[in-house]
Amino acid sequence: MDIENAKIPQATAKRLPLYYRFINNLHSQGKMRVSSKELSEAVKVDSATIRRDFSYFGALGKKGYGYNVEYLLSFFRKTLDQDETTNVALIGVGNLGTAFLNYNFTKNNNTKIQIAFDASDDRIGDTVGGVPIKHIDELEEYIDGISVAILTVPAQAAQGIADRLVKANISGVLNFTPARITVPSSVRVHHIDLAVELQALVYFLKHYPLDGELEDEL
Amino acid sequence: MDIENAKIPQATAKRLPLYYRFINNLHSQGKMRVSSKELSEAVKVDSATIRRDFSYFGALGKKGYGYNVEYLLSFFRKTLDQDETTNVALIGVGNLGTAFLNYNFTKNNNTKIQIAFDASDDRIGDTVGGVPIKHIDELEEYIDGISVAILTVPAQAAQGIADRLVKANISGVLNFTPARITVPSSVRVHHIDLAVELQALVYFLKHYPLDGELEDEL
DNA sequence: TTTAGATTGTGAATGATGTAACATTTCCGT
DNA sequence: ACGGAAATGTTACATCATTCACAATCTAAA
Repeated sequence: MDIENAKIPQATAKRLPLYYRFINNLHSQGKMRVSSKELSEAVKVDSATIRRDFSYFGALGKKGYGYNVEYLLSFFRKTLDQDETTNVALIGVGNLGTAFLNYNFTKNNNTKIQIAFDASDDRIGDTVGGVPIKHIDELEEYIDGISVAILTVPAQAAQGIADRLVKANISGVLNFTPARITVPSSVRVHHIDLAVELQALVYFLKHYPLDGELEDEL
Repeated sequence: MDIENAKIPQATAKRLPLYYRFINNLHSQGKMRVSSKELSEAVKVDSATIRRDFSYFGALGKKGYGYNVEYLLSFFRKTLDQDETTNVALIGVGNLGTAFLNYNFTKNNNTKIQIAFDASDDRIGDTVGGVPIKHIDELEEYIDGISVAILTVPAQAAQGIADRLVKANISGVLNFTPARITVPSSVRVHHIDLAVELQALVYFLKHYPLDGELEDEL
């Protein structure tokens, strides 16, 4: 919330978690220093872009030397609020939901899936990836202290559940359903539409020159 | 490949599948006409942006009237090469891979997952969502006629499999692993990194004003 | 047929992002 | 201690994308 961070471009903010993970890798490999050029090859982002991104946070590197891995790491840890974890709920324990629960989010991350909900009676009471599953009817009872929801339910259910999440004071939603949900402007929604991603890739392949293009961020 | 399509901005191209799906919805609801304003509310994209996007394809609408749903639909069907399906392979039938296989991609889409591969012996020979599963060792035998691969394998395996896919003449890869794979510039790669998406959402929540912002595309 | 109302398509303004290029500074071997 | 090599931080530019605002045009109803 400080003034400095308020000015960081969204495109940069989206790359921060990526940088963080690779810096973390370097650190566990015992590497002491890294240049923007090396980092560029690893994360597939132009080195000038990396330097620009880092510069929003001040002078993190040293000219002629590069960046100190340890320092970068501790800086990113602090900046990405690594220590203060955000509590997440997952709604819809289907295939996609299960994938998320099994994904090891606690490692190197500032987020933790605390609880999951599902409509099918079979799964209630189980834990998947260490996360307990409750019935969706009990959403309001258990959602206290949760600020972000991952929505992996069938498309028809999306808006209804979104409404309940809003009432329960959620701050952000990661929406994996094809439905575009409507929420108050105080709630942030990111849409990730798997079918659209695949179709867009196919469209690019058919209509854009294949050669000399760098691969894209999503 | 025609000259007209070559000039369409990438940002627009990414929205086309989204438009297509919603126009399809309208059509099955029996709606005859639609304005950019209505469409805007449904897909959460500014109405001027929608009009601009459509205008790259010529004058699809009529002033004072809006767009004819039937006409729009047939136009998008043609433009997105709805009739000529792209064959897709899925590598890695874990939770995330299974989610993809069960997702109904044949409905309203120009893509079809023809075959899946996995390293675990248990699943070989099964079909999931109508898609047969082969062993990853047999990749090269079965990949003929496949132009796109969905990569849902563990991160360590990603680069090795990418190399094999490139040798097998793949055109595009949808990479769901955290690894950033290296491929020749003739191959298009889109990265979708679930952990990064979640972290980025959390970062935005903590550092950007909550109110008055429109929700984001991913 | 005329008119009021609606909505497109687009020129122009604005904003956001990416990248080339280089002066500046630091490192490090001799 | 010095000079060359290296790599940052940033200025300037180029590109891409979004949005405003409105003339042009159409519909539909009286």
